[in-house]
Amino acid sequence: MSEKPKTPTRIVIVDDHPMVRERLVELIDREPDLEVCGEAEDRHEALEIIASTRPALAIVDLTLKTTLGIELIKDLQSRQPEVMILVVSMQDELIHAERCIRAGARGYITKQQASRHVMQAIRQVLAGEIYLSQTAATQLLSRSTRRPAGSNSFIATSLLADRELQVFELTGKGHSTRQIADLLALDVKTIETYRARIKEKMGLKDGTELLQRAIAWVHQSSKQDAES
Amino acid sequence: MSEKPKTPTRIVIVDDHPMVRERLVELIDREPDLEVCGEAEDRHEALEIIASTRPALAIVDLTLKTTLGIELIKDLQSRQPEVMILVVSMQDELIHAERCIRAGARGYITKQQASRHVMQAIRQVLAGEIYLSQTAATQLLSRSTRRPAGSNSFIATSLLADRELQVFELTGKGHSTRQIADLLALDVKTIETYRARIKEKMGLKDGTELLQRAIAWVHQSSKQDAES
DNA sequence: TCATTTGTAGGGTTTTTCACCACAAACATT
DNA sequence: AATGTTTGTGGTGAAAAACCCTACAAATGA
Repeated sequence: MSEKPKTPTRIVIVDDHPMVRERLVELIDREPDLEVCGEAEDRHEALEIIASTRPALAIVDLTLKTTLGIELIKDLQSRQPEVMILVVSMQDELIHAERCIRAGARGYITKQQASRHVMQAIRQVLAGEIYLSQTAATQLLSRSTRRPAGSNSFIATSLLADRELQVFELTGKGHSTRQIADLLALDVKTIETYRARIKEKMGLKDGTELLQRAIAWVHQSSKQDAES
Repeated sequence: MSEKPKTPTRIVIVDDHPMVRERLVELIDREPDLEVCGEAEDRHEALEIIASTRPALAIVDLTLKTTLGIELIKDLQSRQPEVMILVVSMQDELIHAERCIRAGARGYITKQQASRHVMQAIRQVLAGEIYLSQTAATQLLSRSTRRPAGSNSFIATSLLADRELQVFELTGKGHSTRQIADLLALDVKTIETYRARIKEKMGLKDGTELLQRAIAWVHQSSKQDAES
């Protein structure tokens, strides 16, 4: 009821798939109170256009060609914290969703989801809430309930003891338990204990999750570190 | 000249990203002589709808979540060779392009490309030609000319059979043998065979080396930069 | 046509993983 | 100081996974 604001809410889209961008533009522009005020294909363009147009919301593809998206989120967060961020991702929710939210994104949705969910996500984020896709949400919850209420796991690598961290890192580089034992001159059994403790601390269900997390961690910490 | 056919050319779209599907539908349906006669999200749906609607062309996403697309291409080729196939892929992996064409696809285009290229690809394939995206084409050519230098080092993955490559890739993402088996709906034993063959072909000593190579491969092919 | 590759899987043996257990030194907390 | 928790180090034994070999039909290649 009553009149809506004369100026529509402005949104920037960052995605390197033209078809997805076009579709998003269409969906958004047909809402009378929303407006796409810019598009970008990569981090550079994105930062530029977001700086100049100062949108309320940026919809960001997680898997941009050049930069790993998460960095863009962090960048944006530090430069223009008032711009809300909705992440759109290809797949692989479990690991990335958590990170994105931690990095400051207000929502996380996958491209598998239908357009109506996209609009719902946009609305929800604009309303100041956090939007998570069903699967991602349940996974996040089931994990964080295992852990004491403290800062939920995420880069729980800070919770790891020195040796545990070493094992974690080597695991992420693809070393087997035995190799790690040899490298550190310890018994295989000891490494197994560390693995168990890592899983415990990080709330990982099995060795596979450990491996995936470790790979992802090595992956991202190799391309950028030294950042509070 | 002369009248165009009364019945438009029918096209089926197979992609698990609703937004991409929607955009494709829009692009196609606004051509008077083309028509989308069905959509599918996975292999099963795809086979069903293609069998029942018998389209002239199927536009297939390479990276469906479960079956890695190539399977679908082969299936389609053997069941309904008259249906032409245009592959739409996320990243332009030269290896995948080659495989798709080998498997019977008539065209290969990436989602990075603009809508006009998509339409061009559709037209070209319907006209009986092969369409390759610029990058894929040049890469394919340049690679095949300079290949005989037999440096096993860089992409030994070209030695791998389709299924082997799938397993390799999933392994590099940290999935266990069992998970891969489930994902591809195959027996664990089969995956084990593939692992053995990969090791054989790539000269890897044990599973650990396999894992490390696979991680490295996924790692670098995800941030793929033209090295030449 | 004949050999090889590819996709698929079973048997049986060797390793690894996992779920608990143990225990002392280091820390932390009261 | 006394007590509780983490950390570093290992052990047992059952369950799971990896490995090595074999098989075999269909597709491919020569």
